[in-house]
Amino acid sequence: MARRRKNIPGPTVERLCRYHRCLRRVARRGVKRISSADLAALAGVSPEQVRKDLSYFGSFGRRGVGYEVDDLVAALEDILGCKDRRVAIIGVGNLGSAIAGYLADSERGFEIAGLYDNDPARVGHMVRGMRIKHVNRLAEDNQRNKIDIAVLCVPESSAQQAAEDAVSAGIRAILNFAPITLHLPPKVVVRDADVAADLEWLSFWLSAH
Amino acid sequence: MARRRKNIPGPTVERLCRYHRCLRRVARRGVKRISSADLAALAGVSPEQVRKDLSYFGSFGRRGVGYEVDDLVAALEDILGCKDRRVAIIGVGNLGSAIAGYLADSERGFEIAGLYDNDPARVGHMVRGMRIKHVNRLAEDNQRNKIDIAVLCVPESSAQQAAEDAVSAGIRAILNFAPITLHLPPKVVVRDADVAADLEWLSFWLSAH
DNA sequence: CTGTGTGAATCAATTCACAGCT
DNA sequence: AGCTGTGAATTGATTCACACAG
Repeated sequence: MARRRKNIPGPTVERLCRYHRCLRRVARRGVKRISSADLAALAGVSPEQVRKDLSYFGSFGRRGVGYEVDDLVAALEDILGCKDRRVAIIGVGNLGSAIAGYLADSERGFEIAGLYDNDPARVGHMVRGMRIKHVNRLAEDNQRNKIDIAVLCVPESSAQQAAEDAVSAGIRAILNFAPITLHLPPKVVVRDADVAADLEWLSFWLSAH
Repeated sequence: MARRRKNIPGPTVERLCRYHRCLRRVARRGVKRISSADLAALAGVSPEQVRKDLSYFGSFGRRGVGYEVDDLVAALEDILGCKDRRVAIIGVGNLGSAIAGYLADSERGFEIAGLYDNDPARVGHMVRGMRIKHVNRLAEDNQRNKIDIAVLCVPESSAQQAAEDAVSAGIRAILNFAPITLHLPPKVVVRDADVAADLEWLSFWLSAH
């Protein structure tokens, strides 16, 4: 099982995250087994799509029966590699604090590795039981206790600099909330989460009726 | 020009938002003209891709010359239909406040139509100069002064309910920050912005080296 | 007889290659 | 000569249809 990583379609990865979310939800409701058709309905895709997406990585169900929910959740966490990932928040304003709170509660396998800011007025303050540290501590902290992902919650004007700081601290994955396209070495993987872009996307489909 | 809306690839729409962002940025730096190659480099795609994406909607450049930055920004705003859209924030905790602030500053064509919450402890409080109103005012406010998009910043447990409230108030586009797949009539367009899903996506590409 | 897993067929998106303005 | 715009070719993703296991 869990064959792995060769020409996986991008859209497949997006959907795997969604299946994971839906499955965790039904698992909490006590559901033990699920068919591709039911999972597909929850996720808003076709049943063939669910089966094809999973088939890139192995076979996780039983023919004529369906999938064991707990097993499939575990399989997806293995595929996505999202178990016990350590996440640093860079920029602890409203947005950074919100995300810290969100992750602390979410039980989705992410641990907060630290909160960082470069504003001396913020450094030393406590947010959700953690002390905000200066960004220049990133490299040292990463060396001592691996940081997997940096979440950039800084203003546009300091985003490129903060991203470069994260990269030179040895961090290789960035979730970027700033409305800017980061230019970084190709070994670094970046995902953009620009709210205004999301609103533009919605505007387009609104206009298209 | 601006041919419009027939079988536009989904990924094209994503990229148009990105081009818009890059162009606004260079426009602020005073750049007047740009080639598809330069815009492509900024956006991190190929030049042919830029030209093909634009060609679905018309022709906006001059052969042998390039694009007038201001004209192309205007064309994209027309295509995306994102000018003067009115956005309501539903759920005004840390995240909702952060987004309100973000939009108020962003100059990207979005106006805050109102801040709504169903927690009586929050209703009446001021955030960035606006009074938080109760969610049951949505329908009335929408009727008086059109709300185009609702941004859902409520906890998972109330997200489906809040989305239904927005829809019955007549809102047809939702940006959903709650980690849940909303089930709504097909006329409503939903975009998910689940942070944990973004982190899972990054985890996957990290594992894939 | 139900529901998975998967090659084959179809449909969609990207890249190529070049014609056509400036 | 330089750069856009766009059909044609190619590559990628989804859907179909059916073999196979319980």
